Order: sequence, then C-alpha cells, then structure tokens
Amino acid sequence: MYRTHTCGELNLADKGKTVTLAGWVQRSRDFGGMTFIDLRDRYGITQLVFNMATNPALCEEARKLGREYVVRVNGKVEERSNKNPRIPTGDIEIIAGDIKILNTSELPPFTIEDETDGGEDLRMKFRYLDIRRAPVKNNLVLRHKVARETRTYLDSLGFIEVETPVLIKSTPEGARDFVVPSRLQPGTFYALPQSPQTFKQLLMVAGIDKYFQLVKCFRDEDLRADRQPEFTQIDCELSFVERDDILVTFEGLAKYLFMQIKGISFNEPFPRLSYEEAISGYGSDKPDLRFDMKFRDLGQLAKGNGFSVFDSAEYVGGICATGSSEFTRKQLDELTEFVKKPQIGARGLVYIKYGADGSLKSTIDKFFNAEKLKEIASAMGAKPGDLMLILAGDRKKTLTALSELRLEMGNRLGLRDPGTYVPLWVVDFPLVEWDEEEKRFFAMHHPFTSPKPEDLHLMESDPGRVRANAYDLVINGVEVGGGSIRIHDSSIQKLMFKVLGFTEEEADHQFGFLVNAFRYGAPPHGGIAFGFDRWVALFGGQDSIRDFIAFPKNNAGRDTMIDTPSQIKQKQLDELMITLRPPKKE
RNA sequence: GGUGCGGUAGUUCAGUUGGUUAGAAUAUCGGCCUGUCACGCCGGGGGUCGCGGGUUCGAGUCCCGUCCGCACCGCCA
Repeated sequence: MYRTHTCGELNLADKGKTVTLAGWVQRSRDFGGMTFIDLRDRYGITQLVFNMATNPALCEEARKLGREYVVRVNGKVEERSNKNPRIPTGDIEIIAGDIKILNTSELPPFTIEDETDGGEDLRMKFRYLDIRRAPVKNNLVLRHKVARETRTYLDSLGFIEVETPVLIKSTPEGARDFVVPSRLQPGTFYALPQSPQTFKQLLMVAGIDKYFQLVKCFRDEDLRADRQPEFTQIDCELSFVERDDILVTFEGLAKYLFMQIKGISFNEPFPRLSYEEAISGYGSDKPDLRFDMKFRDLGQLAKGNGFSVFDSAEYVGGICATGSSEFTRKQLDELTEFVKKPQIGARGLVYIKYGADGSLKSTIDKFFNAEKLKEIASAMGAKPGDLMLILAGDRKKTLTALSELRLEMGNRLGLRDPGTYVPLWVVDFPLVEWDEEEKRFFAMHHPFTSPKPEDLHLMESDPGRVRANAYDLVINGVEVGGGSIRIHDSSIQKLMFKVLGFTEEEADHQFGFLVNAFRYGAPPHGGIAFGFDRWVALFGGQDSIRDFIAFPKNNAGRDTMIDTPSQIKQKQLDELMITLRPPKKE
C-alpha cells in the first residue's frame, strides 16, 4: 500500500497509530536540533517532525528536502505539545521513522501558498502548480459538487443526459463559429457547437421528453473575465411544457443547488420582471437586485426650466442613494469622471444633495429653485440625507449609463456583498432586434424562440414590438441562464425566418433538417441553458470564471501553457487542401 | 476594431526633474538555532529595466514603433 492515510484526515483519535503518508513538501522549518515539514496533498497538510536527538541520520536527510519534493513517510501519530488550531490536523504530528524521496522538484516559479506571489500569467503558464494551491483546488472541488448536485436533481425529475455531437454545422446567425476543416471532404468545414440548440430540439421530436447535458460550447468571440471561448452549459429541454412549468422546474434546481452548495434556502418564489420593467427600472436586462436604487424617470418635471441639457434630452432620469448626501466634492467629481468615461459615455452628471437638515444643494441651482428641487426629490422618493444622481440624453444610452452608475454606487456603498444572493427571472424579451448596420432584424435569443401568442398578429406588421416567450435567470447582476418556449409549428417557424430576412432557400439550407423534423409530429417544447462556469463562480463569490476552470484561456484566447493556437505542419495543411494567404500588406 | 492600466532580481513591486555602483520585500543558497507552523538571527549570490529604433554628453525614466498581460467598449442568436 502506497499510503495508509491522506494528509488531511489524521486527528487525536489516531494517536499512536503507525501511518504512511505521501505528498509534496509545502515548507520546512529547520531548528538545527529538529526539523518540521508540512506535507501537503489534495486533502490537507500534516506536520512531520524529525528530531536530531532520536534519529540524527533521518533528520539530516529531512533538512535537505526542497520545496515541492514528493515524499513518502512512515511514522507514528503523536499529540502535539503546541497545537495549531488553524488546520484540521493541527492537534497531531507524525514522528517520522522513515522517509523516501519519490521525486525531486525544481524550484517552483511562484510560491505554492493560498496567497501566492505569482502573477496571473505565470500562474496560467504553470497551471499544474497553481492547482496545487488550496484556493484553486477548492474551486475545482466546488465545480465538481455543483455538477454532481445538478445531475442528482435533474435525474430525480426524470431527465436523462444525452450527448450531442461536437462536430456540427456552421450557421451564420449568432456568435462566430469555431470551424474544423474536413479531410475527407476537402474544402468543407465542421463547426463546433455554440450550443446544442438544434440537437436538443430534435431530441424532443425524438420523444426523449426530458433532456439535459453538461456540455462544452464554443464561441469565437472576444473574451472577458466571465467569457471563455470554450465554456460549459447545463443544457436542458422538455416536451409538453409551458413557460411556467420551466420556470418552476429550474427555480427548483437553483434552490436545490443553493441549499446543497451554500446552505441557503429561498422560501419565496423568485421575483419576475419583464424586460421592459428591467430596462426602465435598472437600465439592464440583468439587474443586480442586491440593492434597490431603482431609476426614476423625471420626464416633464425636469423640462422647461431653461436647462438645455434637460430640455433637449429624450430621457432624464436618476437614482437616489440613501444616506449619501455627505459625499464630498472629490467623490462627486470621481463619479462625474466615471460616467464620462468613453465606455459609459454620459456627457455629465447632475447631482442634488438633500442635506440631513432638509437643505437642497445641486449642480442645477441656477435653473431650479428650492421648490422645484423639492418636487424632483419627492418624485425620486428622496429623504433628507440622500443623494440624487441624474443623467440626461438619448434614452437607450442614458439608461445604460445610469445602470453603470447604479452599480458603481452599489460598489462604493458596499451593497454588493458576494455572500448575498438575490435571484430573479427576467421575462418577455423582445423577439427580434433591429440591426442598423445590416438593416435587418436579428433574433434576440435565437430563431427558434416562439413569439408570445398574443403578439403573433404583429409579426409581419411590427416585428420589433413582438415579445418572445423567453426568460433569463439573473442572480446578483449575472445572467446565469436563459431559455425559451420553442416554435414547434412550421408555419410560425417560416414566418420567423421571413421576419429575419431568410429566403426559403437559405432557411432550408441552414435549418432544413430541423424544419423537416418538425413535419413529423414535433411536440410543444421549451428549455433553458445555464452558464455552468458562471454559476460556479457565483457560488465561489468571484466575478471571474477563470479560476473555476482547470485550464482556461487568457484574454486573447491563448493557452500559454501548451502554447496554442499555433501553426500546423505543411503536410497537415496539404491534406486539408488549405492554402494560407500571406499576411495582408498595409 | 477601439480605450485604459501594466511589463525593472526566481516572484511581487519601488525607482524623484533624464545624472554616481538600479533598490525593498519575499524566494533561494551558506551558517547558527529543540516546539515551529509567515519560525528567528547572521551572511551570500541573483538584473538583456519586454523587444526595436530615436532624442540626448547621458535613458529604467522622454518620443515613435512593436510584442506580451489584465480590465473594459464593440462583439457575445
């Protein structure tokens, strides 16, 4: 037997036992007369003791062990005279009787500690060392647990996990595809799935009834802290369901996961907000509801006072920060700079301080007398001690900017605690969105999303106003999942393609297989997909999904550890009949 | 495609107005140390200042270009 125990399990109950442990040398503390070594494996750290008085040869050997050496140790479990309450094995130590070096190690390029001295890119380049660190390892354990609990829950409801192909067909709608050249059919390409969307719908036609899959998806778009080119979805689809069946089922999954993973229970149903309510109230289709600070539309109240910024604005609205009237000039200047950043794009920021003494002080005193300011304050629900922040301009842009300002204020006021979770459903998304560049409508969700029956009559006359039978689950401002009731009626599907500007030929070429399948008795169906990585990161209390993925890509889609993407051999290109064009000359 | 920040010892960083031999912490190596757990104390080694060009008597510092990393906008049905 290689080892009798792990480095994380021994305690006083094991006192007196002779054990064999194996692991990595985390650190050694050499006192000359005695040496302590912290031995680490996935399960924890156990202290080894070597004493010059009782076993000088072995103690000399132990002094020579370097960081990250792999060793196996025989010894006796003893109670420590000085206990360490900070680790689970802190009551005991191993009096080493024998030690074997299983492998030496070069000096690692960064310290293998919870608080490492390694920077991001070094950690990625030596990810196998990074994963030895408890925080990263624990994230992977967390990920495993979420996956396991997801399977347990869905299985208990009769879902079955079905694998769908990874080499599929490219479709121009939506994100860019990663493509894979075919050798057997030179000049043609597979695409990697952006999601198994069409396959799960075909599984519904096939009568699978309740499907799920923890599945890798691929999108060739630019990356962010919460976006990787390959990521994992909890992909689900059900037959013979209406929207509320799906919301209830997966609200159940969310609640189950919160209970199993975080020990948090939600007794109330998740609130539901329409897309329109979310946008007008929070400027975002994924509002962070850990704090209120809802927008107030100041509309006509702001206009006609000679302040041209307001008078010429399509939209004037603001937020009220409770108890923030004491913000300093410096803080307010910072906020102004914040909203004027190009990424946010507001032209300026109007504030009204509602002093605790009832006084009103603002950047627009010149145009608004105390009475008018009081009217605004009352419209915004402000009380003495509050700070009102107002933006004006083009409606869409201003709502977006106000949303960013709201989140910034939430951060500044400490209202976005990572340990607090506030979920909600956003429903009734628009079915399609007008694209000014291409002068055509695009599906907001995807082309198989069904319109709400009551809006069906607008499909041809005013498609922009048609609402979709679609929904997103949002937690703490993170879109963790979304889905829709699908179209199962081929005439509505045809209408949808028409709205999107597909000719019948194009629709047939790209999605003919699905439309064909629907001719053979497609059941009403719908589904949802969750961003598994985001969900795990959320449970882990972090914004970036990168440390919840064992081997993630960097900002530019590179894996610096294996150095990819990279060039391939000419022979491979020849087989694929691919000729590389020389780089464009400027 | 764009914006911002960064790149100096193995690592994380500091480096003033352009001016002597580029520093600190940590890691590492050597010595001392019998109860540490961020051990302590003493000593040593360690630098292509990302790369290329320019300005200058002189560049880590200023300018141009370029590469790399991080965050964001566009993009992500």
